[in-house]
Amino acid sequence: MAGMAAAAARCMNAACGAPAPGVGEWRKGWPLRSGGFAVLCDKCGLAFEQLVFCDIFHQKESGWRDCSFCGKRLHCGCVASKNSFDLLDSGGVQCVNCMKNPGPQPVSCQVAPKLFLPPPNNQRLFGKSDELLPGRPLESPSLMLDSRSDDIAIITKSNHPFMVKNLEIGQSSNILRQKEIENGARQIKWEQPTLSIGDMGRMPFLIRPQSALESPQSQCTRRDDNRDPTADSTTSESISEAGLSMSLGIANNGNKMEATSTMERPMVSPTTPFSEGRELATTLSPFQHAQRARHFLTRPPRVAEGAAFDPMRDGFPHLRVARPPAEGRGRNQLLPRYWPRITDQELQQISGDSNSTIVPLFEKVLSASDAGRIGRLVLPKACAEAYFPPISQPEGRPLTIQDAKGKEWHFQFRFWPNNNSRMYVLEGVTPCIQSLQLQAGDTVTFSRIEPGGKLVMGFRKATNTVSLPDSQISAIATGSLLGDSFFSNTNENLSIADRFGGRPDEGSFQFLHKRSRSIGSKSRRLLMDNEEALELKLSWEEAQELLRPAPSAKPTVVMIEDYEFEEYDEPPVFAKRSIFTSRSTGEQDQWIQCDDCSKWRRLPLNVIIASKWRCADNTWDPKSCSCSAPEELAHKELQSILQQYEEIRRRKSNYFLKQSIPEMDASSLDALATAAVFGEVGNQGAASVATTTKHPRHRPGCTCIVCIQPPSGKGPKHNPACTCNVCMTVRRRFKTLMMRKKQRQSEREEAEASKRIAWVGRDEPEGSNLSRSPQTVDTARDCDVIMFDKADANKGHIDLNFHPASREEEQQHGGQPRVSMVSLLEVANRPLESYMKQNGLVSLAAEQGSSSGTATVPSQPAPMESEERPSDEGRAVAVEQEREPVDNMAVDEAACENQGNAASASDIAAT
DNA sequence: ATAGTGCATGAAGTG
DNA sequence: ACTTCATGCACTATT
Repeated sequence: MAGMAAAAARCMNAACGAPAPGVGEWRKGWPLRSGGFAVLCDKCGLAFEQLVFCDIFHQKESGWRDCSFCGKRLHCGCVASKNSFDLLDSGGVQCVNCMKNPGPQPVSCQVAPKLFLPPPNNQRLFGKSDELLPGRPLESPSLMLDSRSDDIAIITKSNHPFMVKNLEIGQSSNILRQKEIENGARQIKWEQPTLSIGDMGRMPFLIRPQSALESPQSQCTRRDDNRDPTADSTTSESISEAGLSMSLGIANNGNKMEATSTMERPMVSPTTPFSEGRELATTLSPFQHAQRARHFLTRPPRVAEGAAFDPMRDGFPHLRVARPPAEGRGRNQLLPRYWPRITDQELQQISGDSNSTIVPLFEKVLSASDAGRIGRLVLPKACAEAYFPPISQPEGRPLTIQDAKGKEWHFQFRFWPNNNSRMYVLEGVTPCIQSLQLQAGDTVTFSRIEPGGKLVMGFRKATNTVSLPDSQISAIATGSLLGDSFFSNTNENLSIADRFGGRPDEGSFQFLHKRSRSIGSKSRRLLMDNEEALELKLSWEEAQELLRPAPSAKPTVVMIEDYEFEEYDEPPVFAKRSIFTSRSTGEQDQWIQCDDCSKWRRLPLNVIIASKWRCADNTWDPKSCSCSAPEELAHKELQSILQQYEEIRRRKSNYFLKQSIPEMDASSLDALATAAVFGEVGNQGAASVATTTKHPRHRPGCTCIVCIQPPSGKGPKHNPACTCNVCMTVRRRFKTLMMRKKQRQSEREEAEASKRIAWVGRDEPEGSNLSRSPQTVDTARDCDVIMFDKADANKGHIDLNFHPASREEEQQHGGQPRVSMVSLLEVANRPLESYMKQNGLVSLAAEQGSSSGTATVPSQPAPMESEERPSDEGRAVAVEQEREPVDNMAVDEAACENQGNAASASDIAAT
């Protein structure tokens, strides 16, 4: 793409010829399978617009196009409108209405507005129209480019790709033959057999039924200079030949092509794919034809066995071309996705200096399971059967494959019966995968050394991938090219292939594309590329700034250690950065900056701006809804606010740094990211101890009981200072629970008080041998019920409200509970109180002190932290180990821990 | 508990 | 409707 831009210094539209814009603009685009061009939006950087060549130069700014059918004005500038039009193969656009209701002719379709003739054998040529018009000899092409391994473009001496336009109906040619090009230049020959209508489906170019090009009358001419021009009119050419998409070609190594140098380079040898294409056209099975049509694959050159194509010789040493499979059993059945895309330099690397020939066999993009630790690489059935030794037993046979460095790897090549078929796997690949540091998405290539038939494997690291909408992925995967800057390879551990010019291979994209629909969230994370990872290097603090509660979300306020926390059930939304200010009156304002004029505008407090915002979007303040409107804030005020804002940010940042782990290495960050993905963000301050991931929801370094205990259950117990997510959750939940309990108790107490009033004067039967006041009895009865219910309800669980003193009291009183409301309240309060004390918290304790001031029963001394754990460790361990899952056990754990281990293990177990 | 193994399942692709 | 293949899962072996 970038190369194309460099090569084409001027607009490819001959009528235009305008100088090309900066290369940078070109680098962010790619040709579309349906023709035209997709370019990243300069403004938003996210969207893309679909343009044809000339548009890049002339219509990009306006972004407005006319539907070729109805003339409707269409805005083609942004992703928002990308579904409202379609790009025609013939150039021009088509509105959505016309797509739905195809009419016979475009508005001005007596001639195809821009017609790009297909080069023979599916290679695409671009050139000035007049170069292909009758009477004009072809100019010597200066460069042939592989476009996504599929498309070939030719740049002429004048740097104009071939482009034919305004060919009148009736002009036709069924043979387009490469002719000798004079003046010492090489000659291109091509010849294309007349295609029947039925062949249309096999053409690699997307042909839209609505296209004028496909109208029966629409016939186009390709001029063969060697032919009698009259012949053109006598031979009817398949309309499919005329129905072409245009596409940019590019050297797929991703490097910029140097127009000056490439111009001088001999372009195409007589044995280039052009001539070979014929051969392929006849040798390819219908299956492959279909495949090619479907994938817009042009016939790749053959190497080794079909060594006619020599990229080195032809000036394309780095060309990564999907090579058709070498001879093998059933090779015709190989899907193009498995066609090796090995460059000649890679081949040379593999073969070394020897005279041996490398026969590329196939390649496979590693799936997650291939690259996983199972150590099984699923082999495409057809490939396995075609190129690997035949096996009749599921056990298969050992297979030794040499890598590019000459190291031999021993695998087990076997199969599993599967649905009356076989599933071939290469077992024992883990050492190899690990040694080569391959991951899902990387590509492994298999080749054969001739003579000898030794198997060799190479690999290609996946270059950076971009998470794009499906459509874009598709566009890239099927016929597009991206500049190297777009796909900069940051992986330093490049494979041979990448060292010679990495470019996202089709397989990688297919991997992404194919799985993107079905993979779950876990697998989706695999798609996260380095670029995204970089974006994730936004500090938490920064991210927090951008996160806002969902507008409809209503928070639940939870008090944690004197801080009010709002808990939301709904996920937050990303908002544009804004500044909140507070007036002396207490009123708060939100300020947001216009993306156009950078002026700060006041917004209502509750407004959340998701992305871009301009003054014109200011519907809340008509006076400030234009960029021309003055800023409400004086410059000084604004400066002051911004300074304060920065200061706050700095402070927060410092605080964050102090609070965070001193050295948070990459793995920790990764773990943190993982935690974030799974909603476990928070508490980044945990000290990194042993890196354990025993519990799936814990991050490495977690010191919670689950993570630090060996499987045997022996080992350290909870660290009271543990700040892991579980422990923090436990504490928070415990606190919330206790607060609620306290509240409930208060309510009950009130209710009891009113009951007592009603019962005044009533004789209370002495139903027990306990000496107590009637009130106490009634209360106790009530409490008995409560306690009983709880015990009943908590059978098999640890009773959070259990207090050993109460039980002792019970036992001292002959098994009869003797609990007053006040003591119950005290019981309810004590664990929280002791917890607070243990954790150096005072506020809630103080609050409780005042609220429980009516307590008549003296508090039991809080059990000491140092109090010994139960002697029966085995039972304790059993209890500990029963605390799964973590979320369910959280409260129990808290109860256990925060009651200060007062309850013995037997008590817990009994409970 | 963890690792390894073999089969089953289902999504995606294909005819 | 069929095939392919990525992956889940149950079962077994090993630590």
